[in-house]
Amino acid sequence: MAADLNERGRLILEAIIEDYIDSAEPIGSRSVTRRHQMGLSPATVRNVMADLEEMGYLVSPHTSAGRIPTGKGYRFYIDSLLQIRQLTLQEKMKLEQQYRFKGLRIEELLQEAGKALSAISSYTGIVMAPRLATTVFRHIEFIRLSQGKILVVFVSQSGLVQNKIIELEEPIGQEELERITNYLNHTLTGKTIQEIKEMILDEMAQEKALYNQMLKRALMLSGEALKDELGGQVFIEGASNIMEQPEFYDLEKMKRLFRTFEQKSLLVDLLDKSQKAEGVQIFIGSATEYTEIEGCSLITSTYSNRQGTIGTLGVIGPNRMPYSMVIPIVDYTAKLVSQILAIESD
Amino acid sequence: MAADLNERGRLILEAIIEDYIDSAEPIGSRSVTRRHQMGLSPATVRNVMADLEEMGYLVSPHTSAGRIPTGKGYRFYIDSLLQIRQLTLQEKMKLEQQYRFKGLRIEELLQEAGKALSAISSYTGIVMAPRLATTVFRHIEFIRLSQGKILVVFVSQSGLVQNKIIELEEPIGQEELERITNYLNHTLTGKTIQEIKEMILDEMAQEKALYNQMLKRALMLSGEALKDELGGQVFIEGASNIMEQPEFYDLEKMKRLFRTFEQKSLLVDLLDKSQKAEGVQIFIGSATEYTEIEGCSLITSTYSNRQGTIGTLGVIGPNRMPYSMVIPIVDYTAKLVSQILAIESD
DNA sequence: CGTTAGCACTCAGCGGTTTCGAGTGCTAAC
DNA sequence: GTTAGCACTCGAAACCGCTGAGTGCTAACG
Repeated sequence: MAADLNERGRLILEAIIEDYIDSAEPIGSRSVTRRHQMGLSPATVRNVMADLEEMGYLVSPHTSAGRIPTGKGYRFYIDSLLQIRQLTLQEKMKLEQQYRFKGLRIEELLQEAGKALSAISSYTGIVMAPRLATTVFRHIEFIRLSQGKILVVFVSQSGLVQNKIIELEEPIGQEELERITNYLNHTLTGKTIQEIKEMILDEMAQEKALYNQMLKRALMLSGEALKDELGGQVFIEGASNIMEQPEFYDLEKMKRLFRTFEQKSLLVDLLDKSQKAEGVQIFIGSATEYTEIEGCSLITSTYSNRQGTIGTLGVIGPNRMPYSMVIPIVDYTAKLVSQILAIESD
Repeated sequence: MAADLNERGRLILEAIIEDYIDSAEPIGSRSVTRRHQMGLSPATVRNVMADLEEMGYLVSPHTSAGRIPTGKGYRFYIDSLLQIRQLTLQEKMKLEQQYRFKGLRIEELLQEAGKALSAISSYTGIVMAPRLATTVFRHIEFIRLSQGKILVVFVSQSGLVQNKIIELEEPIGQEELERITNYLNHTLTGKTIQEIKEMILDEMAQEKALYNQMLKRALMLSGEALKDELGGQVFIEGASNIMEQPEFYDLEKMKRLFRTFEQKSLLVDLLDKSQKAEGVQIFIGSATEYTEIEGCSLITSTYSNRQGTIGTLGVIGPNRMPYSMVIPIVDYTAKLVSQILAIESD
């Protein structure tokens, strides 16, 4: 793909995209030569631009306007042209300050991270909390709410608290519940949820469960408690920031975007995908791919604790984003969060 | 206030407000006579309208347009003119269906309520979760995260789970923590948080705490755990619904509103106020009062459990709302939620 | 042969003018 | 007290022509 683009073509494409990123207006051949003196006449640039359009990197909104980058254009820019800036010490400090409160719960920490992302990028911050399945067991508590209704509170090694209500067919006594609680807390500590699920299936299959009433109940309860995936909670912070962007003066686009924010399912999908890869990922919502967020890009990175990657965070904004700036912000935030999580789970 | 308004004036005011509610356009004298044949000529209506404007119930956006209601106009309409519709069986069922899932945690229940409100009113649903201080103690659990860092999980009678991290100066052993947990769970069950806070202060003042190390620690821990008010969590659902309303085609207004949604503090204030009163409350955001939500109204009602009022929920939409429709929706939703909470805390 | 100057053409956006119509207030007659 | 009539106001929409940024094409240039 890059082969059919010579040095000059790249230079001009880069110039156009960068100019467009900070003007939000279609870029014409003259303004390219004016702002970046590259010893070429507008006419020459024009020819190159026509080629770039042919190749799909640019489009013109109408005949007598300049050109703007396509999704493919941004993609190429990001993959091959972009020079990523280092954050200044000041910026780093600003990001760090956000977390200097003591005793943040993990949800609060993540929410703060979202706010920091949105405040510093001036786009929208987005953070996906760890899924239950990726966490390590620390503590479980069963609290009887009523006949046959039990509140389970589950705490992971990293301090993530999740709770859920389970319903029983046959009632269960207070003492038995306590015995089960103790049993589970002793047996399961330190195991991952994945391991525990497998263990439960194993034990269930074995004979001894048939004869040990308590064990049977314990397996049943813990199985029930861990059954439905609770995770994938998404925090979106600073959505209104995005309303400042000129591309969203179009009400229809904005409505669609906000609906997507509310629904969250598309975002969860994207964040899940990005979680599978290492490092900073960039999705570009074009008219063909991810139409719901057409015109938007999503820059994400993963954060982790001692056990490995547990979640994803990032920034969502218009395609026309200062990537060289936002990418390191996302990257650094992810690292900060990971670092804090590592310390906290001492 | 009503005294200076005769029967005819009221009739015309009502007609104008209702027409405006479903057209969103300034209402002129002719259209009043056309739609509501009341045996009056436009000229007469014009005179009355001039009077209504004088009295502050109406304004005209400019000389040659019709008139629209002011905040005062809506206020009077709601207080004196409005006929509240009964919900149809169908509507009631639709509202009820939303909660027929089993085993909802209280947060989920409230969130569902918000969604129901927004879906059925087609405005924005808003729900404030119970504050810690209004709940009744059921269970507390301390989990050591690290040296000097303890996760407290607190469960209220109604199944509300809140957790927070507290930091200790001097480390505390696992056994002592367990003893404290048992002690607190035995002593505090059934008391309101308010009572507990007072109790702690009392005991602290008394001498015996000085000599009983465990008791001292227990008081300190529980005091710390209940210290900062965690509550006032607000769920906002269907914010994007409001973008459909013609009054928010004005981008600036919309931005302001969404910022208010994000900040939440104003909403918490309003909801708190409304929680002090009984029944359905209506706030009208006019240019003078509550400027941040200028042009918006907030319809709220309170929900309760066995112990009494614990929270507030409602709908936020443009002033120009079909109140006769939305009020019973809010009312019924609040009742449904209270009912479910009463059943759940059996 | 790539580059550039020149030129005719396109078209969105802007500002000004006009027209239209809904609505008003006032006055005089019923 | 009510109504018909009338002159007036003013926003919205339609229309118009201009401007200027931008284009593609062609022919000349080094």
